[in-house]
Amino acid sequence: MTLRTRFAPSPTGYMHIGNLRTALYAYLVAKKDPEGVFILRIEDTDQGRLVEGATDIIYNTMQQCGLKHDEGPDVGGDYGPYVQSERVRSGLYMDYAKKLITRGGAHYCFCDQSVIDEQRSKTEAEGGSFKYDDPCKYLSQEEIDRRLQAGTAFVIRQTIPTEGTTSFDDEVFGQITVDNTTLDEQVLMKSDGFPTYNFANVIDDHLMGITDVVRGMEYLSSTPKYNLIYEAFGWDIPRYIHCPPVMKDEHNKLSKRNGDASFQDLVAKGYLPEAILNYIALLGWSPEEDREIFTLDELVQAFNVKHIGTNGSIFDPDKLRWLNGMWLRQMDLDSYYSLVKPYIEQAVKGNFDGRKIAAIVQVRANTLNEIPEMLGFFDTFPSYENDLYNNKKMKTNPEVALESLKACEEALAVQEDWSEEALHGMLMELPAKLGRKNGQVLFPLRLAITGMATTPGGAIEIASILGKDETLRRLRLSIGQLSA
RNA sequence: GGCGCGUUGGUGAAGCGGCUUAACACACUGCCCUCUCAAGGCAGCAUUCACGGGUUCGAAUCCCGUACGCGUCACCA
Repeated sequence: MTLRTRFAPSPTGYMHIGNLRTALYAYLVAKKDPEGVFILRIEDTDQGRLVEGATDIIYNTMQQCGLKHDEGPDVGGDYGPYVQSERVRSGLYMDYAKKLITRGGAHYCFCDQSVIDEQRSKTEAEGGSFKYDDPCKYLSQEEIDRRLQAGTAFVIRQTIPTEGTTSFDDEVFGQITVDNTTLDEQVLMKSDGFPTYNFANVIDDHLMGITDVVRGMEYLSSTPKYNLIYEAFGWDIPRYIHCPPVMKDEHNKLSKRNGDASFQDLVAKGYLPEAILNYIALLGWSPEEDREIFTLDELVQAFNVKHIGTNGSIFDPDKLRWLNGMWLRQMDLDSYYSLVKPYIEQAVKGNFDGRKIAAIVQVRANTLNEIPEMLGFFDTFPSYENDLYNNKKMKTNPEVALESLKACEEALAVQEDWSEEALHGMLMELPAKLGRKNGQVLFPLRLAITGMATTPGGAIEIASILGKDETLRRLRLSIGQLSA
């Protein structure tokens, strides 16, 4: 039997990090097997919660991440349709629900919802634990037929055995056992003819041949109920892989409601999809090898369900930044340059070599968005205080700086080759000639041509990028400022 | 409240009864490198694994209890 997993999101808004991680794990579990199949199924049985455009966000996110599904609404497959609302129309869920009734796993319920709600709130107010004992369970077949005939509104509820226990093995949490008496007789088919998530999910997982169910651990406590349905139908129960939550902090899950970053927010903030995916893979799962940088393909190789943890993990933006920086730094210059070109151009309009700028920025930027803000000094030479020349570690002060700068000006004025290598060779000789340390010459120079206390790159790199005219112009301005 | 699950440093975590005086990584601190900032290198950072009992020659690792946290008890998914 081929290994099949599915990612089954509801199109209700943005793609959250926790959700994406579930998708990733489902993908990895499938792809770990060379024959494994990864399916995308849209669960839109709650017509009231649909958000326009949400399905596209799902497609786009999956695509940007490289989580390519083998079957799904947009790519087809032999088990379609892959959108639940389309399946509803075929009457499929209702048919299975009726079949379940004949097998004793469910029953019609004609109770008014408000009556149940009233009972519930009353019991709960008294501090008791409410469990609906549906009188409809005891209706005679004639009575049921009579009401159905009369067109009475109904739902179909699951029928739970009144005694015994149900247990199952979860790949992450191990064996779980619960008393059947604690299980709720939940609604399977709503009065509008739509199945509830619980029912549609079980039916579709079975019909689509899902062998491994990967989902959040919030479903752990309802899994026994699902298993009872599988058993009533006589179907094979899938392998379960419940994943612990991704937390915002000790107490709260990461969620859109708290305004926490979604995948697209992170991309907009300058994080690479590859880095985001790499990072979230590490939230709740740990590799056997001692390394942390993984491409998707490498993740497929390294992934192992046995190493998924059981406790929730807090999303750490600092570590994501670091990882993103690692991804950025390991790119070859050509790819890096084409990636960051727009960010550089956003800050630098002047006629400078973008590629060289990319090179000095590559080792310093952890996110794309921080690039423009490091580059402002290229276009405008900012005004600065002479006090900046006082630097203890560099052993410089305005006097030393002025002397060094004059020597630089003299040497640079006659320099023809403005390549970084040439400038390096030439400028590195100056300190010795002046009887100064490197920092006493180059630190003031860098400051003199950038006006910034810190810059991405040193005096030589920046001078080379600025070019002869601009370097000398700024240098002379600075000498003037220092001489005044 | 019932039921289920969880609890190793600020964070992600390794650990599966002796090899642990608890890996590795982020963050933090210090040093080195160095023309600033980064990057890189090195070092430091839990004598202790929520707490209390027990089993054992030996426990972070097994068992029980307590505390705390999370989840779930919808015609939401």
